[in-house]
Amino acid sequence: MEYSIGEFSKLTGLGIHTLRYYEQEGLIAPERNSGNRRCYSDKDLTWIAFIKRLKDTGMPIKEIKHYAELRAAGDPTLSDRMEMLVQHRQALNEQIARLQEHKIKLDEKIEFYRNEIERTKNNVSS
Amino acid sequence: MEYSIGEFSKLTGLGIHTLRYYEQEGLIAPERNSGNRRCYSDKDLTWIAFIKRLKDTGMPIKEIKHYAELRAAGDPTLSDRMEMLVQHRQALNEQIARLQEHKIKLDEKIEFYRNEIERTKNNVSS
DNA sequence: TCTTGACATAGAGTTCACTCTACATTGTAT
DNA sequence: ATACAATGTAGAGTGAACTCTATGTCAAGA
Repeated sequence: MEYSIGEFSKLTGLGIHTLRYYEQEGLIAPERNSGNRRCYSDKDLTWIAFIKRLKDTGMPIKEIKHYAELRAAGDPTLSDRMEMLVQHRQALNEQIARLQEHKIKLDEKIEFYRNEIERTKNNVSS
Repeated sequence: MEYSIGEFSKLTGLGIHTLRYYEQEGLIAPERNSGNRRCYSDKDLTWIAFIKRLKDTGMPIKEIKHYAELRAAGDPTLSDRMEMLVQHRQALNEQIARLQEHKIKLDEKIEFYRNEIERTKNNVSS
């Protein structure tokens, strides 16, 4: 299947402007039809899904662009790309660990508030 | 203990400019000494640590500012603050869940690359 | 034929969170 | 007393990632 930018925007949840911006930044390179309109494919769909994953895990656009360039260069860059992903996984693991630490502290803080609120209630009624 | 902005900057790891910016944005309100210099306390130190936690877990400055205002208003806002933190914990839990999902997919992708690289090696030698 | 709506490009504008510059003032060591 | 390092304010600049505006093209329906 092929999609116009409007259809593709709905499928991906990314705005039309954002899709053009991503193209300009070298993240994606859709085909063009006779009238110079963008023609997104199902491959583009899975590729955008992966881009979103990289973005959501904190990879900057510049780095995704680099990955996209390697990808466009085909098989000879397979191990470079894997290397990038292994590095990124490392960062992701650290990020998750940090957030879990923060979660514990936040739970403690909430527990502290619960006690404080109980305490102030008692003060009011005494 | 009390600290000048320079000392406080080193203790917190935040730049002097950033500290002044945080003050301007209403996140923190250090005392001033005779000569109008900022005078940070140990309380400010634990408060900044908490601000960093909120920031690292994705809370925007505006929202932290709101929390800071409630905090400055004292005990009557205890439950409002707790409510904010409970909400934020919810968001944090979702964030962690998303990242763990992403991590699984990334692991799969890396595994896929490992196989692809193996395959292309074989092609070369055949 | 005419109008409308989706699409095209180029470039400007926005928001966030800093980060830096210019210039004035103050505290401290010699 | 003087030099100089740290601090003060006000405001400009930065980089990331969009987001929007202006203007133009083109295919399809009334």
